[in-house]
Amino acid sequence: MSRTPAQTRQRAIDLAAETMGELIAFWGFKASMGRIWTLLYLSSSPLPADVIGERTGLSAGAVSMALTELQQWGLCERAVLPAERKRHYRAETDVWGVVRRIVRERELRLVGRSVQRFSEAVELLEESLREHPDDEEAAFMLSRLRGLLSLARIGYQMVESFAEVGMFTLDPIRGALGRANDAS
Amino acid sequence: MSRTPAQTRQRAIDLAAETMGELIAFWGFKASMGRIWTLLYLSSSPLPADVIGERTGLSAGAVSMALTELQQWGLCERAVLPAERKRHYRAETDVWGVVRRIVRERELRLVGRSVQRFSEAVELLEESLREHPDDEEAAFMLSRLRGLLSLARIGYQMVESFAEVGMFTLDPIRGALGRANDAS
DNA sequence: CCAATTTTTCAATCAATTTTGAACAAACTG
DNA sequence: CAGTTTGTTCAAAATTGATTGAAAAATTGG
Repeated sequence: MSRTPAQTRQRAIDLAAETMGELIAFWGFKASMGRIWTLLYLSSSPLPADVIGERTGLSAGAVSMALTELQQWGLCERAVLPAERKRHYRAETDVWGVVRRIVRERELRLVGRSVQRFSEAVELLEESLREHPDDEEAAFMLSRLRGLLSLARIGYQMVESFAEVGMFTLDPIRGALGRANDAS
Repeated sequence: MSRTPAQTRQRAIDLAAETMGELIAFWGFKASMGRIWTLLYLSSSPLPADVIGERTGLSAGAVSMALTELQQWGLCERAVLPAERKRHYRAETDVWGVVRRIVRERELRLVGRSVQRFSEAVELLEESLREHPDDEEAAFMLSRLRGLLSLARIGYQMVESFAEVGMFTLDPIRGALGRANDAS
Protein backbone atom coordinates (compact mmCIF):
# COMPACT_ATOMS: atom_id res chain seq x y z
CA MET A 1 0.00 0.00 0.00
CA SER A 2 0.96 3.57 -0.56
CA ARG A 3 0.96 6.45 1.92
CA THR A 4 -0.09 7.88 5.21
CA PRO A 5 -3.36 9.83 5.28
CA ALA A 6 -1.46 13.09 5.74
CA GLN A 7 0.68 12.39 2.70
CA THR A 8 -2.37 11.59 0.62
CA ARG A 9 -4.06 14.79 1.71
CA GLN A 10 -0.98 16.78 0.78
CA ARG A 11 -0.90 15.13 -2.63
CA ALA A 12 -4.54 15.96 -3.21
CA ILE A 13 -3.93 19.56 -2.15
CA ASP A 14 -0.94 19.88 -4.46
CA LEU A 15 -2.87 18.47 -7.37
CA ALA A 16 -5.87 20.73 -6.84
CA ALA A 17 -3.77 23.81 -6.07
CA GLU A 18 -1.61 23.32 -9.12
CA THR A 19 -4.68 22.94 -11.29
CA MET A 20 -6.36 26.02 -9.89
CA GLY A 21 -3.10 27.91 -10.27
CA GLU A 22 -3.06 27.16 -13.98
CA LEU A 23 -6.70 28.13 -14.38
CA ILE A 24 -6.31 31.42 -12.59
CA ALA A 25 -3.02 32.20 -14.34
CA PHE A 26 -4.75 31.76 -17.66
CA TRP A 27 -7.30 34.25 -16.44
CA GLY A 28 -4.58 36.83 -15.77
CA PHE A 29 -3.84 36.34 -12.07
CA LYS A 30 -0.67 35.02 -10.57
CA ALA A 31 -0.61 31.25 -10.29
CA SER A 32 0.57 31.54 -6.69
CA MET A 33 -2.69 33.29 -5.79
CA GLY A 34 -4.64 30.33 -7.09
CA ARG A 35 -2.48 27.89 -5.17
CA ILE A 36 -2.89 29.79 -1.92
CA TRP A 37 -6.63 30.19 -2.33
CA THR A 38 -6.98 26.47 -2.98
CA LEU A 39 -4.89 25.56 0.05
CA LEU A 40 -7.14 27.70 2.23
CA TYR A 41 -10.29 26.46 0.53
CA LEU A 42 -9.38 22.86 1.25
CA SER A 43 -8.46 23.49 4.86
CA SER A 44 -11.10 22.98 7.54
CA SER A 45 -9.63 25.80 9.62
CA PRO A 46 -7.97 29.12 8.77
CA LEU A 47 -4.20 29.06 8.26
CA PRO A 48 -1.44 31.52 9.20
CA ALA A 49 1.06 32.93 6.69
CA ASP A 50 3.98 30.77 7.73
CA VAL A 51 2.03 27.56 7.17
CA ILE A 52 0.89 28.85 3.80
CA GLY A 53 4.50 29.54 2.96
CA GLU A 54 5.63 26.06 3.95
CA ARG A 55 2.93 24.26 2.05
CA THR A 56 3.20 26.30 -1.12
CA GLY A 57 6.94 26.78 -1.04
CA LEU A 58 6.66 30.56 -1.24
CA SER A 59 8.68 33.09 0.75
CA ALA A 60 7.13 35.16 3.52
CA GLY A 61 7.20 38.21 1.29
CA ALA A 62 5.45 36.46 -1.57
CA VAL A 63 2.79 35.08 0.77
CA SER A 64 2.16 38.51 2.25
CA MET A 65 1.77 40.12 -1.15
CA ALA A 66 -0.41 37.36 -2.51
CA LEU A 67 -2.68 37.48 0.55
CA THR A 68 -3.06 41.22 0.17
CA GLU A 69 -4.07 40.84 -3.43
CA LEU A 70 -6.40 37.93 -2.67
CA GLN A 71 -8.13 40.05 -0.06
CA GLN A 72 -8.41 42.98 -2.45
CA TRP A 73 -10.26 40.75 -4.89
CA GLY A 74 -12.38 39.33 -2.09
CA LEU A 75 -11.00 35.82 -2.61
CA CYS A 76 -9.75 35.45 0.96
CA GLU A 77 -10.42 37.10 4.26
CA ARG A 78 -8.82 37.29 7.63
CA ALA A 79 -10.29 34.99 10.24
CA VAL A 80 -10.67 36.54 13.66
CA LEU A 81 -9.23 34.02 16.10
CA PRO A 82 -8.73 35.74 19.47
CA ALA A 83 -6.66 32.87 20.84
CA GLU A 84 -4.02 33.15 18.13
CA ARG A 85 -1.18 35.57 17.83
CA LYS A 86 -0.56 35.13 14.12
CA ARG A 87 -3.14 36.27 11.63
CA HIS A 88 -5.12 33.47 10.10
CA TYR A 89 -6.83 33.48 6.73
CA ARG A 90 -9.71 31.63 5.17
CA ALA A 91 -10.88 31.30 1.59
CA GLU A 92 -14.02 32.94 0.31
CA THR A 93 -16.26 30.06 -0.74
CA ASP A 94 -18.75 31.91 -2.94
CA VAL A 95 -16.72 31.30 -6.06
CA TRP A 96 -19.26 32.51 -8.58
CA GLY A 97 -19.99 35.65 -6.66
CA VAL A 98 -16.30 36.47 -6.74
CA VAL A 99 -16.01 35.61 -10.42
CA ARG A 100 -18.87 37.94 -11.22
CA ARG A 101 -17.41 40.79 -9.22
CA ILE A 102 -14.00 40.43 -10.83
CA VAL A 103 -15.55 40.32 -14.27
CA ARG A 104 -17.45 43.47 -13.42
CA GLU A 105 -14.43 45.31 -12.07
CA ARG A 106 -11.80 44.19 -14.50
CA GLU A 107 -13.11 42.79 -17.76
CA LEU A 108 -15.89 45.32 -17.98
CA ARG A 109 -13.48 48.22 -17.51
CA LEU A 110 -11.11 46.79 -20.10
CA VAL A 111 -13.81 46.35 -22.71
CA GLY A 112 -15.27 49.75 -21.84
CA ARG A 113 -11.92 51.42 -22.48
CA SER A 114 -11.70 49.58 -25.77
CA VAL A 115 -15.12 50.83 -26.82
CA GLN A 116 -14.02 54.37 -26.04
CA ARG A 117 -10.84 54.08 -28.01
CA PHE A 118 -12.49 52.56 -31.05
CA SER A 119 -15.00 55.42 -30.90
CA GLU A 120 -12.15 57.86 -30.81
CA ALA A 121 -10.62 56.28 -33.90
CA VAL A 122 -13.99 56.40 -35.66
CA GLU A 123 -14.32 60.09 -34.85
CA LEU A 124 -10.85 60.85 -36.14
CA LEU A 125 -11.73 59.31 -39.46
CA GLU A 126 -15.16 60.89 -39.70
CA GLU A 127 -13.62 64.28 -39.19
CA SER A 128 -10.93 63.66 -41.76
CA LEU A 129 -13.51 62.42 -44.24
CA ARG A 130 -15.56 65.59 -43.88
CA GLU A 131 -12.54 67.55 -45.09
CA HIS A 132 -11.42 64.98 -47.64
CA PRO A 133 -14.56 63.21 -48.89
CA ASP A 134 -12.68 61.41 -51.66
CA ASP A 135 -10.30 59.57 -49.38
CA GLU A 136 -11.50 56.08 -50.26
CA GLU A 137 -9.00 54.32 -48.05
CA ALA A 138 -10.37 56.28 -45.09
CA ALA A 139 -13.93 55.40 -46.08
CA PHE A 140 -13.01 51.72 -46.12
CA MET A 141 -11.21 51.96 -42.80
CA LEU A 142 -14.17 53.73 -41.29
CA SER A 143 -16.56 50.95 -42.25
CA ARG A 144 -14.27 48.32 -40.77
CA LEU A 145 -13.65 50.37 -37.68
CA ARG A 146 -17.38 50.70 -37.15
CA GLY A 147 -17.54 46.94 -37.30
CA LEU A 148 -14.92 46.68 -34.57
CA LEU A 149 -16.75 49.25 -32.51
CA SER A 150 -20.07 47.47 -32.71
CA LEU A 151 -18.33 44.21 -31.88
CA ALA A 152 -16.74 45.77 -28.84
CA ARG A 153 -20.10 47.19 -27.77
CA ILE A 154 -21.72 43.80 -28.01
CA GLY A 155 -18.83 42.34 -26.06
CA TYR A 156 -19.41 44.97 -23.42
CA GLN A 157 -23.07 44.07 -23.17
CA MET A 158 -22.24 40.40 -22.91
CA VAL A 159 -19.74 40.94 -20.13
CA GLU A 160 -22.14 43.30 -18.42
CA SER A 161 -25.05 40.91 -18.47
CA PHE A 162 -22.79 38.08 -17.37
CA ALA A 163 -21.64 40.15 -14.43
CA GLU A 164 -25.03 41.52 -13.50
CA VAL A 165 -27.59 38.96 -14.42
CA GLY A 166 -25.60 35.80 -14.80
CA MET A 167 -26.90 35.03 -18.22
CA PHE A 168 -26.18 36.02 -21.74
CA THR A 169 -26.75 35.03 -25.28
CA LEU A 170 -24.75 35.39 -28.42
CA ASP A 171 -27.76 36.00 -30.62
CA PRO A 172 -27.45 39.80 -30.83
CA ILE A 173 -23.90 39.30 -32.04
CA ARG A 174 -24.77 37.56 -35.24
CA GLY A 175 -26.54 40.67 -36.46
CA ALA A 176 -23.54 42.86 -35.76
CA LEU A 177 -21.21 40.32 -37.24
CA GLY A 178 -23.22 40.42 -40.42
CA ARG A 179 -22.96 44.18 -40.43
CA ALA A 180 -19.24 44.16 -39.69
CA ASN A 181 -18.65 41.68 -42.46
CA ASP A 182 -20.69 43.61 -45.00
CA ALA A 183 -17.70 45.90 -45.01
CA SER A 184 -15.50 43.26 -46.62
CA MET B 1 -6.03 72.51 -38.97
CA SER B 2 -4.20 69.36 -38.05
CA ARG B 3 -2.92 66.68 -40.39
CA THR B 4 -2.85 65.15 -43.81
CA PRO B 5 -5.38 62.38 -44.53
CA ALA B 6 -2.59 59.79 -44.51
CA GLN B 7 -1.42 60.93 -41.08
CA THR B 8 -4.94 60.77 -39.72
CA ARG B 9 -5.41 57.28 -41.07
CA GLN B 10 -2.17 56.18 -39.49
CA ARG B 11 -3.24 57.66 -36.17
CA ALA B 12 -6.56 55.84 -36.35
CA ILE B 13 -4.78 52.59 -37.20
CA ASP B 14 -2.37 53.02 -34.29
CA LEU B 15 -5.19 53.70 -31.88
CA ALA B 16 -7.26 50.74 -32.99
CA ALA B 17 -4.27 48.40 -33.25
CA GLU B 18 -3.03 49.33 -29.81
CA THR B 19 -6.48 48.76 -28.36
CA MET B 20 -6.90 45.40 -30.04
CA GLY B 21 -3.40 44.47 -28.95
CA GLU B 22 -4.35 45.04 -25.32
CA LEU B 23 -7.57 43.08 -25.67
CA ILE B 24 -5.91 40.12 -27.29
CA ALA B 25 -2.98 40.21 -24.86
CA PHE B 26 -5.44 40.02 -21.99
CA TRP B 27 -6.85 36.96 -23.67
CA GLY B 28 -3.44 35.30 -23.70
CA PHE B 29 -2.11 36.11 -27.16
CA LYS B 30 0.82 38.32 -28.02
CA ALA B 31 -0.13 41.96 -28.35
CA SER B 32 1.82 42.17 -31.60
CA MET B 33 -0.55 39.62 -33.15
CA GLY B 34 -3.49 41.87 -32.33
CA ARG B 35 -1.75 44.89 -33.80
CA ILE B 36 -0.90 43.09 -37.02
CA TRP B 37 -4.38 41.64 -37.40
CA THR B 38 -5.90 45.09 -36.91
CA LEU B 39 -3.57 46.67 -39.44
CA LEU B 40 -4.61 44.08 -42.00
CA TYR B 41 -8.28 44.31 -41.03
CA LEU B 42 -8.28 48.06 -41.61
CA SER B 43 -6.50 47.87 -44.93
CA SER B 44 -8.56 47.74 -48.10
CA SER B 45 -5.96 45.52 -49.75
CA PRO B 46 -3.65 42.77 -48.53
CA LEU B 47 -0.24 43.87 -47.25
CA PRO B 48 3.24 42.36 -47.56
CA ALA B 49 5.46 41.60 -44.59
CA ASP B 50 7.80 44.57 -45.00
CA VAL B 51 4.93 47.06 -44.91
CA ILE B 52 3.54 45.33 -41.83
CA GLY B 53 6.95 45.66 -40.22
CA GLU B 54 7.21 49.37 -41.01
CA ARG B 55 3.74 50.24 -39.76
CA THR B 56 3.94 48.20 -36.58
CA GLY B 57 7.60 48.84 -35.86
CA LEU B 58 8.40 45.12 -35.67
CA SER B 59 11.41 43.37 -37.13
CA ALA B 60 11.15 41.10 -40.15
CA GLY B 61 11.63 38.08 -37.92
CA ALA B 62 8.90 39.10 -35.53
CA VAL B 63 6.48 39.76 -38.39
CA SER B 64 7.21 36.39 -39.92
CA MET B 65 6.61 34.57 -36.67
CA ALA B 66 3.48 36.52 -35.83
CA LEU B 67 2.01 35.90 -39.28
CA THR B 68 2.66 32.18 -38.94
CA GLU B 69 0.85 32.10 -35.62
CA LEU B 70 -2.01 34.26 -36.89
CA GLN B 71 -2.48 31.86 -39.77
CA GLN B 72 -2.41 28.87 -37.44
CA TRP B 73 -5.27 30.38 -35.47
CA GLY B 74 -7.10 31.25 -38.68
CA LEU B 75 -6.91 34.97 -37.93
CA CYS B 76 -5.13 35.86 -41.17
CA GLU B 77 -4.59 34.22 -44.52
CA ARG B 78 -2.34 34.64 -47.46
CA ALA B 79 -3.83 36.56 -50.36
CA VAL B 80 -3.04 35.14 -53.76
CA LEU B 81 -1.94 38.09 -55.86
CA PRO B 82 -0.33 36.77 -59.04
CA ALA B 83 1.03 40.17 -60.02
CA GLU B 84 3.04 40.60 -56.83
CA ARG B 85 6.38 39.17 -55.96
CA LYS B 86 6.08 39.45 -52.18
CA ARG B 87 3.55 37.45 -50.25
CA HIS B 88 0.55 39.48 -49.16
CA TYR B 89 -1.75 38.83 -46.24
CA ARG B 90 -5.30 39.71 -45.34
CA ALA B 91 -7.22 39.53 -42.08
CA GLU B 92 -9.96 37.02 -41.46
CA THR B 93 -13.11 39.12 -40.95
CA ASP B 94 -15.37 36.56 -39.28
CA VAL B 95 -14.30 37.58 -35.81
CA TRP B 96 -16.88 35.60 -33.87
CA GLY B 97 -16.26 32.47 -35.82
CA VAL B 98 -12.59 32.70 -34.96
CA VAL B 99 -13.33 33.44 -31.32
CA ARG B 100 -15.53 30.39 -31.08
CA ARG B 101 -12.96 28.13 -32.67
CA ILE B 102 -10.20 29.35 -30.38
CA VAL B 103 -12.40 28.92 -27.32
CA ARG B 104 -13.12 25.40 -28.46
CA GLU B 105 -9.52 24.53 -29.11
CA ARG B 106 -7.88 26.23 -26.17
CA GLU B 107 -10.20 27.11 -23.30
CA LEU B 108 -12.18 23.90 -23.60
CA ARG B 109 -9.03 21.77 -23.43
CA LEU B 110 -7.76 23.73 -20.45
CA VAL B 111 -10.97 23.34 -18.48
CA GLY B 112 -11.23 19.71 -19.52
CA ARG B 113 -7.78 19.00 -18.11
CA SER B 114 -8.79 20.74 -14.90
CA VAL B 115 -11.88 18.58 -14.55
CA GLN B 116 -9.72 15.49 -14.93
CA ARG B 117 -7.24 16.63 -12.34
CA PHE B 118 -9.86 17.57 -9.78
CA SER B 119 -11.40 14.13 -10.34
CA GLU B 120 -8.04 12.57 -9.73
CA ALA B 121 -7.70 14.45 -6.44
CA VAL B 122 -11.21 13.37 -5.43
CA GLU B 123 -10.34 9.75 -6.15
CA LEU B 124 -7.15 9.94 -4.12
CA LEU B 125 -9.11 11.12 -1.13
CA GLU B 126 -11.94 8.65 -1.55
CA GLU B 127 -9.45 5.82 -1.59
CA SER B 128 -7.64 7.09 1.46
CA LEU B 129 -10.95 7.51 3.30
CA ARG B 130 -11.91 3.93 2.65
CA GLU B 131 -8.79 2.86 4.54
CA HIS B 132 -9.01 5.57 7.18
CA PRO B 133 -12.70 6.37 7.66
CA ASP B 134 -12.00 8.57 10.69
CA ASP B 135 -9.81 11.07 8.88
CA GLU B 136 -12.06 14.08 9.35
CA GLU B 137 -9.74 16.51 7.64
CA ALA B 138 -9.85 14.30 4.56
CA ALA B 139 -13.64 14.16 4.72
CA PHE B 140 -13.78 17.94 4.81
CA MET B 141 -11.34 18.28 1.93
CA LEU B 142 -13.30 15.78 -0.08
CA SER B 143 -16.51 17.76 0.23
CA ARG B 144 -14.75 20.96 -0.84
CA LEU B 145 -12.96 19.20 -3.63
CA ARG B 146 -16.25 17.86 -4.92
CA GLY B 147 -17.48 21.43 -4.98
CA LEU B 148 -14.50 22.46 -7.11
CA LEU B 149 -15.06 19.53 -9.39
CA SER B 150 -18.70 20.32 -9.97
CA LEU B 151 -17.79 23.95 -10.54
CA ALA B 152 -15.21 22.96 -13.12
CA ARG B 153 -17.73 20.68 -14.83
CA ILE B 154 -20.22 23.50 -15.07
CA GLY B 155 -17.50 25.75 -16.41
CA TYR B 156 -16.75 23.12 -19.01
CA GLN B 157 -20.38 22.98 -20.08
CA MET B 158 -20.54 26.76 -20.28
CA VAL B 159 -17.45 26.99 -22.43
CA GLU B 160 -18.68 24.12 -24.54
CA SER B 161 -22.07 25.63 -25.18
CA PHE B 162 -20.48 28.99 -25.87
CA ALA B 163 -18.23 27.39 -28.44
CA GLU B 164 -20.84 25.15 -30.01
CA VAL B 165 -24.16 26.85 -29.72
CA GLY B 166 -23.24 30.43 -29.06
CA MET B 167 -25.42 30.77 -26.03
CA PHE B 168 -25.24 29.95 -22.39
CA THR B 169 -26.75 30.68 -19.06
CA LEU B 170 -25.47 30.77 -15.54
CA ASP B 171 -28.64 29.36 -14.04
CA PRO B 172 -27.44 25.76 -13.66
CA ILE B 173 -24.48 27.12 -11.71
CA ARG B 174 -26.44 28.50 -8.84
CA GLY B 175 -27.53 24.99 -7.92
CA ALA B 176 -24.00 23.69 -7.88
CA LEU B 177 -22.79 26.73 -6.01
CA GLY B 178 -25.30 26.01 -3.32
CA ARG B 179 -24.07 22.46 -3.13
CA ALA B 180 -20.39 23.49 -3.08
CA ASN B 181 -21.06 25.96 -0.32
CA ASP B 182 -22.98 23.49 1.80
CA ALA B 183 -19.54 22.12 2.56
CA SER B 184 -18.58 25.27 4.46
C1' DC C 1 6.64 51.29 27.06
C1' DC C 2 9.77 47.38 25.75
C1' DA C 3 11.16 43.30 23.66
C1' DA C 4 9.73 39.70 20.88
C1' DT C 5 7.29 38.37 17.13
C1' DT C 6 4.83 38.98 12.97
C1' DT C 7 3.93 41.48 8.76
C1' DT C 8 4.93 44.57 5.00
C1' DT C 9 7.78 46.70 1.72
C1' DC C 10 10.90 47.04 -1.95
C1' DA C 11 15.33 46.81 -4.39
C1' DA C 12 17.72 43.03 -6.23
C1' DT C 13 17.43 38.61 -8.31
C1' DC C 14 15.52 35.14 -10.95
C1' DA C 15 12.39 33.41 -14.57
C1' DA C 16 9.58 33.64 -18.47
C1' DT C 17 8.39 35.85 -22.62
C1' DT C 18 9.05 38.64 -26.60
C1' DT C 19 11.85 40.73 -29.98
C1' DT C 20 15.87 41.32 -32.62
C1' DG C 21 19.22 40.50 -36.10
C1' DA C 22 22.02 37.93 -38.69
C1' DA C 23 22.61 33.53 -40.88
C1' DC C 24 20.38 30.37 -43.60
C1' DA C 25 16.88 28.65 -46.93
C1' DA C 26 13.57 29.28 -50.46
C1' DA C 27 11.59 31.62 -54.32
C1' DC C 28 11.75 34.30 -58.23
C1' DT C 29 14.04 36.74 -62.48
C1' DG C 30 16.50 37.43 -66.20
C1' DC D 1 21.59 28.69 -63.43
C1' DA D 2 23.60 32.70 -60.95
C1' DG D 3 22.21 36.50 -58.70
C1' DT D 4 18.90 38.86 -56.23
C1' DT D 5 15.10 39.33 -53.35
C1' DT D 6 12.06 37.46 -49.92
C1' DG D 7 11.04 34.46 -46.03
C1' DT D 8 12.25 31.67 -41.89
C1' DT D 9 14.79 30.20 -38.02
C1' DC D 10 16.95 30.55 -33.80
C1' DA D 11 20.46 32.02 -30.43
C1' DA D 12 21.17 36.13 -28.03
C1' DA D 13 19.40 40.54 -26.16
C1' DA D 14 15.75 43.09 -24.26
C1' DT D 15 11.75 43.36 -21.88
C1' DT D 16 8.43 42.12 -18.65
C1' DG D 17 6.79 39.79 -14.64
C1' DA D 18 7.34 37.09 -10.31
C1' DT D 19 9.93 35.94 -6.23
C1' DT D 20 13.30 36.51 -2.75
C1' DG D 21 15.42 38.24 1.33
C1' DA D 22 16.53 41.48 4.38
C1' DA D 23 15.38 45.90 6.40
C1' DA D 24 11.66 48.63 8.18
C1' DA D 25 7.21 48.89 10.18
C1' DA D 26 3.49 47.27 12.75
C1' DT D 27 1.48 44.41 16.28
C1' DT D 28 1.18 41.96 20.53
C1' DG D 29 1.97 40.28 25.26
C1' DG D 30 4.06 41.24 29.27
